[in-house]
Amino acid sequence: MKIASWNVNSFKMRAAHVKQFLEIHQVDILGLQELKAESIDTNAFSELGYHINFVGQKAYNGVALITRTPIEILSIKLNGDDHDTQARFIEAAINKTRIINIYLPNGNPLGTEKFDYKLNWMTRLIAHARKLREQRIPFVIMGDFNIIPDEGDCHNPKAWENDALFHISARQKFRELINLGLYDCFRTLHPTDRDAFTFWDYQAGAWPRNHGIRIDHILASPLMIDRLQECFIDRNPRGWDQPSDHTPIIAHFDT
DNA sequence: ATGACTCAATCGTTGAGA
Repeated sequence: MKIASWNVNSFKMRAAHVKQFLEIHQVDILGLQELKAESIDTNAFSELGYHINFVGQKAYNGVALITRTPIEILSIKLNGDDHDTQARFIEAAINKTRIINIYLPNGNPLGTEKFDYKLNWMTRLIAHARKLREQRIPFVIMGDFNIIPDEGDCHNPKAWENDALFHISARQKFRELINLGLYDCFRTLHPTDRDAFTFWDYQAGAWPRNHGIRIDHILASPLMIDRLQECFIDRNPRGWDQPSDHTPIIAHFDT
């Protein structure tokens, strides 16, 4: 089973890139983030044999699961706050595995309700993951986590010190999630790789200078990490014409 | 330099992203 995650920064603007990506990699499941649309064309990739499930929102957020086979969507919202209307979560069951695709809040600037929302959202995600762990359900959480886990996951750690993506309290929350017994697929297979990024700012020549950050992740429960064959970041789409500022991460699991 | 790009909503400009 091949899984990929990609923040496309507008589905409409990037539909052709997504199609190209599906043709190249033939993944079984592709999680998209930042659709930036209330609704999208669910037949966009039907010629390639893919189905689309999504949760949308006008102008902001939005996540989708694109799959070769029809899947059962279990939830389109993260438990723990009935007043939260932001489209950032979609969960599906495939065989006996749970697939979760998230767009975790950015949280900038620090010291605002936006950062509180991020931390609270992470607390809710941890609670949900804990429940799945207790139930011994194998699962994968992929998506744009908006978290730089460690110093080696950005070009210049100093520059990110006071940013919501690298702030110590957000990174603590991320470790709390990992410490439930989850594994960062990329780091598990590439423990010492540096300059392995998934996002480069559009500005200031960040891409040609490789001034990026690693914020898109695929986390696996123990039963899933045992099946992990490979995990890599495909840098190519970031170099395509009019690209997203993120590039996809791909994980390949046995069976 | 609270900049630089890009996108959505909307047609000049603002908010958000990270």
